[in-house]
Amino acid sequence: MPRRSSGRVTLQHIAERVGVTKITVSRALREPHLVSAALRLRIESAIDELGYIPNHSAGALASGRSHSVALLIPSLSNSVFSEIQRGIEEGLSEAGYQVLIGHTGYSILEEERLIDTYLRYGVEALILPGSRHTDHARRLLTRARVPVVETLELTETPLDINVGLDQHEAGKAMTQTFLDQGYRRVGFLGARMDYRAQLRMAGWEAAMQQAGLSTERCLTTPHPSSYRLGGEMLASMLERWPDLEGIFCGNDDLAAGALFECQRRRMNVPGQLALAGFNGLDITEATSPPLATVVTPRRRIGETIATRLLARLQGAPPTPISENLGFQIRRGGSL
Amino acid sequence: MPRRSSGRVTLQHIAERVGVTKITVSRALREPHLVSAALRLRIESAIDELGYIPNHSAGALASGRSHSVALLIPSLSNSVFSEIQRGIEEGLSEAGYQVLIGHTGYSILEEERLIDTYLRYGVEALILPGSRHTDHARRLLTRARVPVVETLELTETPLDINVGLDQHEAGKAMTQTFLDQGYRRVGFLGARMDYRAQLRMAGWEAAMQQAGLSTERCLTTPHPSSYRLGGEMLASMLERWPDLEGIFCGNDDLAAGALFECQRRRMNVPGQLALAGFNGLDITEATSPPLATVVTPRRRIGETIATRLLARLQGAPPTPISENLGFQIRRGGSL
DNA sequence: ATTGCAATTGTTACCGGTAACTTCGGATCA
DNA sequence: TGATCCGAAGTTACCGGTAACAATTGCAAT
Repeated sequence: MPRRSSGRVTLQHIAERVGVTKITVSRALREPHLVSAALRLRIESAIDELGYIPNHSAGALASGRSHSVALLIPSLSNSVFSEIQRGIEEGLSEAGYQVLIGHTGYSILEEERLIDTYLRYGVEALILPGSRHTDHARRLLTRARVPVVETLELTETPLDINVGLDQHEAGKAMTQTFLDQGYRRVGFLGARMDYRAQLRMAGWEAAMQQAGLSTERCLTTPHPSSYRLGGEMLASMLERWPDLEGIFCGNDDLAAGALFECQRRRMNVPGQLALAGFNGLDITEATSPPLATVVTPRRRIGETIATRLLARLQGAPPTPISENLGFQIRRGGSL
Repeated sequence: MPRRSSGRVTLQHIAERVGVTKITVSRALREPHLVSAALRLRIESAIDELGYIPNHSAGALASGRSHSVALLIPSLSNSVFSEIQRGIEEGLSEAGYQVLIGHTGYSILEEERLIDTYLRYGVEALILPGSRHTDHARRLLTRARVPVVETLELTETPLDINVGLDQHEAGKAMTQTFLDQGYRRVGFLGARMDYRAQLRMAGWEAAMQQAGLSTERCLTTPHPSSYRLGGEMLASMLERWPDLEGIFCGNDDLAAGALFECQRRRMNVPGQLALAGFNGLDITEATSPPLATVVTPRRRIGETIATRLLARLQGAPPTPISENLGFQIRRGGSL
C-alpha cells in the first residue's frame, strides 16, 4: 500500500502498461540499443501516453551520477558572465550535463552557501567566479573531490582548473596606454571593489609608480557599479582633482557613466579628459566617442572551461593548471 | 559489501560514530527539538568532524519534497530580470526554498526543455517569463500539478498565478505621452521582438491609430537588442523617414544606442528628435539628457511573486489570478 | 544433437535518506 | 500504586530508479 498518493507516473507504471519490468523501461531510455526495436516503440508510446517524467533524484541516487554542473556567477545583469555562460553551456550540454546557475552577488559568503547547496545536489563539478573563497568553502571543495574551475582572474595556486586572464597585467597595460599617449595625471575610479577590481587598480598603481607618477587621484566605493554612479564619482573626482587628464575606470559601466557626465558638462573627451573602461562590453562601441577599454575574451573563456572540464570529467588526471587567455587594449576614441 | 566505494560520508557514518541510529541523526538535523540537547551536540560535532554533506537526492526521494523552485529567465545580462530575481529569492529562500535559475535565451523551445528538466528535478513550483509557451510545455505544466507563475506580462488566461503589467497599455501610454507633447510623426524601433516587445509595439500602433496618425515609421529586427543596434537602426530610420519627430524604442538599450547616434550626428534631443525607452533601467537616468522611459516595478513584481507563491505552496487553493502592478511614465529629458 | 554465443529481458539488492509507527523509561496524577 | 502520558530513540518499510549479474531464447557452428 503506497505511503503517499503521489499521483506521479513512474517507471513501474510504464512497465506494467507495456507488460515488462521496469529495468527494461529504464534501459529503453538510457541504452536504447539494448532493447528490441518493437518493444522500444511500445515503451515510447506508453511513456508519452501516460506522461512519464523521470525522477532525477531517484536516478542520481541509484547511479551516483547527477549529470549536472554548478556555475556560480556574481551578477545576473552583467554581460560579462552571460557570454561566459553561453560558452560553457554549449560545451557541457552537448555532453549531457545540465548547468545549474547560482547567483553569488559578488559575496564569497553567498558563494560558500551555494557551494554547500550544490554539493548536496551532487553536482559533478563546480565553476566559480574568482579565486577568492572562504576557508570553509575551500574545505568543502577539497573534501568533495569534485573538479573545480576558478575563472576570470588567474591565480598562482589554483584549486584545480583555472581559466582567465591576468587582471593586474591588464590594468597595468591600459594605464600604460594612457601614458604612451602622453597623459600624466591619470586617475582611477572603481566601484564594488571585488577582488578583480582591486587587481585592476593595483595594475594602475604599478604602472603609475613605475613611471614615477602620483597615484593619489583614486576614488573607490564598495557600492555596486552603475552608470549613475560613474557620473557621480566622476563629478567628485573633478572637484577634488581639477587637474585630472585621464581616468581609468574599473569597468565599462563606470566609464560610460563618466562619459555621460562629461557630455553633461560639455567637456571634450578625450581633449579635456581621457576615459577608459574594462571588459569591452557592447556599450563601449556605441557611445560617442567610443570608449577605450580592455577587451576580455569572455566567449573563449567559456569554451575553454567547457573543454578542460569535460576532459577532467572524462578522467583526465587532476593536475592543477592555470590558463591565461590574455586581453586586448582597444583605444576607442576616448583615449 | 558496498557496490561503489563512494567515499562519501553518510548519515550512517555519523550515526555509528555517535552510537545512535541514522534516523536520530536525521532528526537532529531537521527537527532538532525532538532530540535531546546533549545528543544533539555530539551529533553536530561528529557532523563537522567527518564533513557530512546531506544527499539532496536521497532526501527528496524519501520525503517527496525537493524544497526547490525553478526560475526561468530569458537573459542573464538584463537587469530587468536580476531585480525580479532578487525579490523572489529573498522571499523564497527565507521560507527554505532553493531557487534554481534557468536561462531560456528568449526561446520558448528552450523554455520547454528547461521545464522538462526542472520537473525531473522535482521542483515544487515554476516561475516563467511570459505567458507564451509551447503546447508541450503547457501539457507538462498541467500534468505536473505544480504551482506556476507567469510573469512580466499579463494574460487573460493565466495557467495559475500571473504577476506583471499590461505591456500593451504601457506602450500605448508612452506613445500618448509623445502625442501629448505635440509630437506627431512618432516611429517605433524594436529588436528581438519577443512577445512583450510585440505587445509594446501594438500599444504604439493603437495609440497612433486612435490619434489618426500613421504607423508606417516602424523598424524591427529579430536580432537581440544592444546599444550598437539601437544606433544602427536609428540611422536606418532617419534615412528612410527623415521627417521623424520622435521614436519610441522597445527597450532602454535601444533608446540609449539611438541617443548615442544622435549625439554622434549632433542632433539635438529632444529638439530635433524625441526618444523614449522602456523599463527604467539605470542608464536612462545617467545619459545626457536622461531618457524618457516606462518605469516597471520589477522589485515589487519579484516580491509579489514570492508572496503569492508561498501562499500557494502552503496550501492556498489553486485559483488562477492575474495581478497588475502597473507602471510609471518618466519623461526624463529626451521627450 | 550439442555447444557456444549474442541479443534480450529479468532478478535482486541497494543508493541514502524519511514517514509512520513502536518501544521504553520516567514523570505526573488520581 | 497503577494508569496515563510524554519525551526520546529505534524499527521497518519504502521513495523510484540503476548496477551487476542471471536467465532465456534463437541461431550458427561443430
